This record gives sequence, C-alpha cells and structure tokens, in this order.
Amino acid sequence: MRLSALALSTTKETPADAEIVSHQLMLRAGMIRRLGAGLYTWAPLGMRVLRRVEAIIREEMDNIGALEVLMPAIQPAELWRESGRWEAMGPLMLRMTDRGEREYCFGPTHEEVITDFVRRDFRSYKQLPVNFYQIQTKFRDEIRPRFGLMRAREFIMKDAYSFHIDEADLNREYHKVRSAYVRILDRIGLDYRVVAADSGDIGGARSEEFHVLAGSGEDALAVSTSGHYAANVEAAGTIAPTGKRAAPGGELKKIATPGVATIAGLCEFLSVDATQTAKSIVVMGDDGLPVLLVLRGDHKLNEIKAENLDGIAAPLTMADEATIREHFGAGPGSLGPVNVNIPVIADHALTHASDLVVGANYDGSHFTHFNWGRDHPEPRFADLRDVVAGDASPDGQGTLEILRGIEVGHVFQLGDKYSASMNLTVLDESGANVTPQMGCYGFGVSRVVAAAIEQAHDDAGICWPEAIAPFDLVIIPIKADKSERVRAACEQLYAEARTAGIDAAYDDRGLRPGPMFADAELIGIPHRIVVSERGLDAGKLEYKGRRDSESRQVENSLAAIAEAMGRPEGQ
RNA sequence: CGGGGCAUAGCGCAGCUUGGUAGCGCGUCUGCUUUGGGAGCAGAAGGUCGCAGGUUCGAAUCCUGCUGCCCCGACCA
Repeated sequence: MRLSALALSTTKETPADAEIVSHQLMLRAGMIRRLGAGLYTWAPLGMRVLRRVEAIIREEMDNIGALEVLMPAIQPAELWRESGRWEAMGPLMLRMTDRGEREYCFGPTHEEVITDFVRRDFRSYKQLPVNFYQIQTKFRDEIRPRFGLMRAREFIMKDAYSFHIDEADLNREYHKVRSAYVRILDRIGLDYRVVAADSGDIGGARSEEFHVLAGSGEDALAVSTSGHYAANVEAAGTIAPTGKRAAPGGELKKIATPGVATIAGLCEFLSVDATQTAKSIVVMGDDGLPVLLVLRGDHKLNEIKAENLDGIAAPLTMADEATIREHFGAGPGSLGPVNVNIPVIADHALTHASDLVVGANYDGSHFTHFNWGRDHPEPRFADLRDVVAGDASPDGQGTLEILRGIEVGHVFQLGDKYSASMNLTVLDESGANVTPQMGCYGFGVSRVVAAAIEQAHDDAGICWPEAIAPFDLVIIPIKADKSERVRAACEQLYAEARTAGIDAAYDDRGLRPGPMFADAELIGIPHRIVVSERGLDAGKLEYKGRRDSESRQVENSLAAIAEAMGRPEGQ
C-alpha cells in the first residue's frame, strides 16, 4: 500500500479524553475515531489490524470444524421472552420498536437466535454435534463505556454456539474450542492466562476466561506459583485455615474511638495491625432481614461468594443505613457481632482468630479482646473474601499471586438452559426426544486489538505483534523528490515485496524524514527499510526492527530484507 | 443510576474572578527556501464561544434550565 493512498491521519498530541494507552495510541495513529460514547469508526489503518485478527480467528475456528454463519443484529422480542431474558437482561439491552410497534433489540449476544435456528432444522442426533460461529457487531448499553474499544457499547465479537447429544460430547467440544483459543492467542503473540471463572448471568456449569495480561486490565487474576491453578479473583476460593484458636488474652473491653470509621483509621488510632481487626458488613438476607458478615480487617468481601450463600439475597444488596441503625443502634463504622440478634456469617479466615478489635455497635466505640464463643456464639464460617497475594493455592500447590488481565475470551458449558426453555429437541438412537446440551464461546475481536496495544507499546507508539500488524514492512525514502535513484529503488522494493507476499507500506507522501519515522513508529510497523542516496552508493539499505534500538545496514535486495525480517525465502 | 469535572477553530488550551475588538500552540492551505528524527520565512483560511431562555445599553464572561462528553463506584468479550 502506498501511504499517500491510505487516508492516514496521525496526531502528535494526545486527545484529552483518552485515559489508557491503547485508546490514546489508536486515536493518535488514526486507527479509530469516536462517534459517540462507546461508539467508534474503524479507519482504514485500524481495519487492516482488525482483518488480520479476524483471519486468524476464522482459520482456527474453521480448523476445529466450526461453521461460520451470520445472524441478524436486530432480534425480535418474542425470542427473548421465550428464554426469559427479555426482562432479565435489563437496561443492558438496547430495545426498539418498528413502525408496527413490534419490539426488537439490538443483539447483545445470540443464544436465542442460534437456538431458534437449530430447532427449525435439526431433528436427529445424527445432525449433532455442530458448532456455529459468527464474527459480528454486538451492542451492549454499558452503564459506563470507557477506555475506548476496551469497553465500548458497540463492539465486534466472535461468538460460537455448539449443540450436543450429551454432556460428554459438550465437554469434548468445549476443550476443542478452548484449544483453538489457545492457538489464536499464541498466533497473535500475546501473553495471556486461562483462568477459571464465575459463570455469571449466562448460566451453566463450567467456564473459563482468557485474559491478556496488562497492568491496565480491569480484572484481577489469582495465579498459583505452581502453575497449576488460575482463576479470576471473583471465582478463586480460599482454603479454611488449619490449627487451633488461641485462648482469649484478655477481657472484652469497650474503648472510645471517636471519629474512627474505617479499618485504616482504627489501626492508626489503636496502633494495631489490620489482621487483628474484624470488619462488619450488613447485607440483606433472602428473607428480607439483614445478615451480618464479618471479615478480617485487611480482607475484602467477595460479593459473588456472598450472594451464593444460603440465606443471602441475590443479587447482593447492602443494607441501608436506616436498617442498620434499627438493628444495631449504631451506624456503619462502629458495627460488630457483640449482642446482635441477626444471623452472623464470618469469613473462615477468622475461625482461629482471637482477641480481635470489633465495632461496639455504639457510635465512636470499639471492643478489644473480642473472642468467638465467649463474646458471641460460634458463628457460621464460610468463604467470603477475595483471595490476596500470598494465599495458599486452593489446589494445595504453591501460593497465589495476583495479576491484572483484560478478558478477551470466555468459554462456557451452558447445559440445556436455552435448549430447554426454547423447546429444542432431537430424537436419539432409541427414538426418544432429547434436549441437546449447549456450549457458548465468546472472543472479543475489537477488544483484543486494544489489549495487544496495552501489552505492546513504547514511548514512540505501538509495537504490533507481527501477526496482526497493519503492514509487515515500511519503506521510507530519503530525499525522494530529489533522487530518481531513490524513487526507483523504492518502487522496485515495493513491487518485489508484494510479489513475495510481504505486506509492505511505501511512504510516498513526500514528507521530511522525521515525520515519516515518527509515523512508522506510532502506527507500529514491525520492520523498517530506509532508502537513501548514501546507502545506494554503498549498495546498502538500512534496516531497523520496531523494537530495535539501532538500525543496521543490509544488502540492497529483497532477500536481505526478508532475512533481516526473520522471513527466509519461501515465507 | 449516584458522586465529581468539562464544553471556546480539526486537535491541545488561554480568556470568564472584575461584562465592552475572540486569542495562543499544533495542524491545514499558498509561495519560496529546506530534506537522515515531528524544518524556516512570508502570507492565508478556519469559531452562531454546546443548546435554549434570562439579566444588561452590551454576555464566551453573570443567572436558570437542558444536552453532550470525561472521570470515580455496581456489569462484561
């Protein structure tokens, strides 16, 4: 491609409203432009990257025998009413009506449509298994779109749905897709982790997420030093401690702690470690009455674990201050388990704790030397907290470290949630009706582009992994308008490169060298060739890899360039 | 949806407190010079100051309402 024909529009200055580096660089490089909140146009440069990602995904999905389809983005409401999600999806779903007042949504996902598609044509177990996928635009009316393409409202997703006669076959396909995702991310060239996940609203049994590691990632991942365990922190379990509880070291004592309403403040005021304190959180039970959750002061409540407990309302609802005052006689910041008459559930990290500092249920007061059994009946202990770095791995091997990740893929075993609610059945070998098992597999196509930049950039711009770079090579002429030789050499290289299957960009825009170098680095082309009179006199070209600190001279031939690029003949 | 902030030329910003000629940098266009790391000189174009009301002789500036966007919290590929 001649860069003069690409409608390239780069900027030196960073747009003010772009927060994270991938968003900034995509805007500066002219890959995308914003239309509205969470809505972006892909410019020609961005499309080149997008198409290469899509090509890799298609190849790997095709390789496992998945079949590409394309479903409508606009979906009728009746379908969603059948599965029960017209109400359940809530405001996340963009809804609309046509001129006849018929209701539709812009699809946030396609379980209903694909299930409908299959139930119309599939009658026999002989037609299974099958796995359909599409690469398509989704719309989710996110509460807060942010970070450019990372959390856009309209985005491009590869979604796949498989159908099986039984769970064993679903499990087999699940692992096939999982391995395809591994190959996709290996080929793109990103550092990622596959982690166990909470299944969330989509429902179903088993699910794992694929996270590209990046400090800016929105998810926390718990990964075992042994390499055997990895889970989203949301879904990572903690192990009940072993050992014995120490005997009380003193009498329960009420002390004045005026103005202290946080654990940090309490620790400073009393000069105690947060591990010797307990925090009290009041949530609503499923009977509409409050339940007291008690955690060690330095631990954080895991809301998913809490709402999954018997007796706790889901979704998890914090008690409001009026309810708290009614049952405790004090406000948040001074609460504790002493003399309360509502259910108490304590995190099992506190099972063997003794002599804790807890709120006194009296504003501005705390108790010291709180002990279970003596100062409050033994509570119900449960896993309530987020894991933290250094915790023992739940599989008993090694300890956990916490990494940040960007979720780019998610594989689920759905079971019969949709096939059952939407009456999809096929006949099995014995002629009996069977409800097929389903799997679903999402991959964020536009998001992985942003994630790649988060992981691969420097001060000058993007450093694309070669597999998804917009171009393989950029050819930069020096003083092209003065030198027929330079122009001719560039044209020849450009033509030869294309013939050899190297996707080359020829910077024929007639700019001075500085801006050409800066643009090539900003848009992240992995390999650069500079053609100059000086070099041609010596029969040389100058080669520089995007991540190289220095350039080097190579022979003036495509073979030498291919060699420098790490692509020997025939590649 | 709750809390905070912003809205002035394509982009980044100043001007607003104390009302009176709309400005700077980058970019864009023209000409000349320049050409190995975002050039120099000269000239030019480009703004109903987010929208609607109000106060005033006069509003970018003060007041009211609205809209859009960004940031911090609960969702997800």
